Amino acid sequence: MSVGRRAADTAYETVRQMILDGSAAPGDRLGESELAETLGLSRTPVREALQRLAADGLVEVLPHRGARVVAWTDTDLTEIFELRTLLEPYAAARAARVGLDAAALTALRDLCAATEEAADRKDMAEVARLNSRFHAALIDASGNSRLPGMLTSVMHAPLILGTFHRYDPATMARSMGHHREVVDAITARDPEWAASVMRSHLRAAAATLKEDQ
Amino acid sequence: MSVGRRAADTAYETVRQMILDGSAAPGDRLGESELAETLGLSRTPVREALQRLAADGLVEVLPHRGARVVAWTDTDLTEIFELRTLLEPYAAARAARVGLDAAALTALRDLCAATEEAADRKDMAEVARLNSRFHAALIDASGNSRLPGMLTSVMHAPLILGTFHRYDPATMARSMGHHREVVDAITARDPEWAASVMRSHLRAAAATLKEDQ
DNA sequence: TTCAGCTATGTTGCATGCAATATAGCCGAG
DNA sequence: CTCGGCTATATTGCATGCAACATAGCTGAA
Repeated sequence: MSVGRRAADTAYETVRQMILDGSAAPGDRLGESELAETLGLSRTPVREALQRLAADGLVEVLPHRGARVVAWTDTDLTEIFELRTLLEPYAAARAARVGLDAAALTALRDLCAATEEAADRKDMAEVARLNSRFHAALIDASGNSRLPGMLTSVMHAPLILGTFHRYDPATMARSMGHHREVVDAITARDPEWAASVMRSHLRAAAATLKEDQ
Repeated sequence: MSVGRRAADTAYETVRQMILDGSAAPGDRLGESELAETLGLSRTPVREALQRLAADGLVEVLPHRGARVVAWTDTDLTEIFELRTLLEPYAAARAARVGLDAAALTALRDLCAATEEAADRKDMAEVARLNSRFHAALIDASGNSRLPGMLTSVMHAPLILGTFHRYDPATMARSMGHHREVVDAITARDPEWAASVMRSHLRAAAATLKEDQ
């Protein structure tokens, strides 16, 4: 993602971060004038940013009623995890089949290590961020240039809901183990293994989400 | 899709149709001022429409350089059909598992009949349109409300490239047969069957596209 | 002749002002 | 006391004007 030089890009990034880190909670209104004043811009670029966020599925705009941060229901959650269970194993398999260079594999392992370290520090916000980066990296590694765009709309869920806060240590450890195992499967160039682990990983996450809600 | 009452919606629909029916060819520039004058609007709603079309993957906007109709490469085609092969069988299976009411099944069969009739008349543009409507109806029937949005970006391909013009009668007949068979599988409430036929359908289409290009 | 640099032009990007619309609160009838 | 309708207000939607940027064409030197 290129850093936004245009005003609309900075508005997009800023509001996006506000939603992802929780300063704009689900259901909150996002007034154009209010945001414009806060950001020191006019309403035009803010409006464009809100449109793009709506396309990403982060906000919803109602005609003549403005934009709101989307509030996820549990059916949304189910739908999202079903689609991820479909697409991410495919991405992992593709990555394993095509193969990754040493630098990419090292980057993935570094992400694993950083996530584990953040988990030790109980910094769950950081865990969520790094987890998303890991999955995004894998999706990029699939080689299908359309996949990242397709999944943006469903990749925000764990960031917005503080999913990882509810993970007990054992579940968390298993999740990290899955990440490590996916990287090993890709290193071994075994698509079936990679897809299988990723499927388990997402099913486990969905189950954890379901049980405490 | 609700009919657009706002100016931005009419601009969106109009330009979208221009792209889908070929009056705006891949690679063509889409100037804001020019479109605004043509549509009798100002640049603001046109600009919003172009943003939305870019989110749909129908146009690409380059900073300070305006919007162009996307030109698909053959790798794009491969990527698109891989994703469709992943998602549409899932949609068909879901529809079969959940089950459709009589009205929905009749609507699907009517679409099949209309497509066959258009094929007899050699009206390939109409075939393309009806084919898209069939697939869209199936995706809607999956019950996953996020699937339609996810697939919009990849569902335009057969419309933009005049895919069906190249189909010989036998291939065309097989394609229609697949459609009929999917509906039968859903009627029989057999998810595996439905998914399998849909997979065959898309693989066959991809093969046909590949061979004459 | 060729190419670097500059300028002219057309386009997008942004700001602002006005019109249109939805909502909240109030008023009055039942 | 409750509910239907109206009005006031705040917000979005759209139009227009100006500024910023990218590109094409020209000029001039090597």
